[in-house]
Amino acid sequence: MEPIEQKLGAADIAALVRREISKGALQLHDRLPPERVLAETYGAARGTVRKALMRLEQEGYVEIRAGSGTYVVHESDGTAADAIENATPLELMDTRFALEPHICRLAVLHGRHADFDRMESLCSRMEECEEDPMAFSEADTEFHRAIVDSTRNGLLIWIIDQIGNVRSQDDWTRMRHLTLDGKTIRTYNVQHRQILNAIRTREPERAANIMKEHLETARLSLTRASET
Amino acid sequence: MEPIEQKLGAADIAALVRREISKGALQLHDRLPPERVLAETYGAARGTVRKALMRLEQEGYVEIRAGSGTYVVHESDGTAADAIENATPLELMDTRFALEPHICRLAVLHGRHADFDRMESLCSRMEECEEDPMAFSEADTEFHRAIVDSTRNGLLIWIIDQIGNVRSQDDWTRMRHLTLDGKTIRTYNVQHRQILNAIRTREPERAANIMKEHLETARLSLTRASET
DNA sequence: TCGCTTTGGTATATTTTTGGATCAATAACG
DNA sequence: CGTTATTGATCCAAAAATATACCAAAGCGA
Repeated sequence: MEPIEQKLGAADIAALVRREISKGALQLHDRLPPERVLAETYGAARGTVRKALMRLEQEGYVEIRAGSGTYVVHESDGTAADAIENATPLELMDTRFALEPHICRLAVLHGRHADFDRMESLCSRMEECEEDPMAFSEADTEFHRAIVDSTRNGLLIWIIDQIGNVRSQDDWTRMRHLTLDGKTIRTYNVQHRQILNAIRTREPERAANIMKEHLETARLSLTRASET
Repeated sequence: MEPIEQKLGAADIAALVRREISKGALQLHDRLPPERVLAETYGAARGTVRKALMRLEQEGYVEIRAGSGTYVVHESDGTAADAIENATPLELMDTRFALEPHICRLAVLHGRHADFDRMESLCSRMEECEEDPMAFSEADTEFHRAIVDSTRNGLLIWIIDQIGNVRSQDDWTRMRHLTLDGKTIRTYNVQHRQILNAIRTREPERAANIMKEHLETARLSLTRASET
């Protein structure tokens, strides 16, 4: 990255501050340190900092108010929406591939009967939807959410929730429905049942492995669809 | 770490309180401390606190009632900050446990030489920090970020980044440093080297397994610390 | 009900902080 | 060499923060 940092120019400082904002370290409405302080922390003269800030103001990142300070005027793109909506289908897939198998293990550890019953009823609903990709897709999202809910892990729930929200909208769905014929749905349903059973019988590794298999199936039909 | 802010202005105080509300520390219908108390706790004059509160009232966060007090009028939203900052250390740990082993596999697939060189230099930096938990912790966070960066998966990068940001602040760090003696750090460093080697030699499963082991070690010292 | 306390509301004079602007000296680069 | 960027210094005016005092509404207990 920056093994050697000698002199920071206006452009460098602008980049650093911009990054702080994007990262979320400086959030909306936050006031930046005074120019004189920034100058010292970055080891530059005040005039240089000033140029950097004026540039950021033109870019719409900050607002400079005389006598008051410099304020962040930019929804940090550290917001979930941004990171997730810009993700490609394959990136989403890889993320689910990372998360969901382990979520199955945690579901085995923390899940309760009520959770399993909810999954059960969702399985049934999905099995009634073999000819209705739209309804199936909805129930499918909810099934995966039910699994993560049973982990009682707020952070994981939130992440899966966000991913699910994206999955449910835009042209994504269009591509998805292309791959959802009756046969594929039946395959999914079998896998869902297997996952539920493995969780119910408290077999963490088996549940995780079937989930991997399930996601692998989904990934395959995804790549197959994108080749079309 | 971050730009130090000594003097708190009205905007700063507003931001702090706003964050307390978003985080859930101040819940709906809670009454804030009296202006005079807030003034003292934030080390500011009452007039300053007052401006901050009036601003928050305009933004719809609080309601000021003369003679009575200032009350929260705002449901904490489901933003990222919310989900992550409220996460317990163990929830964070489980999430990392889900993500990072698979991230190692992806790093094997997508990583390039430059990525590995960066990890290498971070390993060296960590090995120089065996007596400085603070510096080690920083480099450690950056090492894990370097791994996820090498996957080129924007979504995963974002998630790990967010988790890392939380890890780096508040009382979390305090607890963490309790467990970071020289011996623990040396153990981590060995594991880091092994992970890097496995990624370099393109052995996805080995990398993932060592990462699991690494996280298991971290989880153990975490639970050991929380029992104290 | 009465009266005291607590709480916010207002006003004002003063000091401090902050950005705005300018200029001569210096450094880096083609 | 000239161009450009950076520096460090100085002064200015707007904005904010402080300190103080007093007022009014709400709460609470006797």
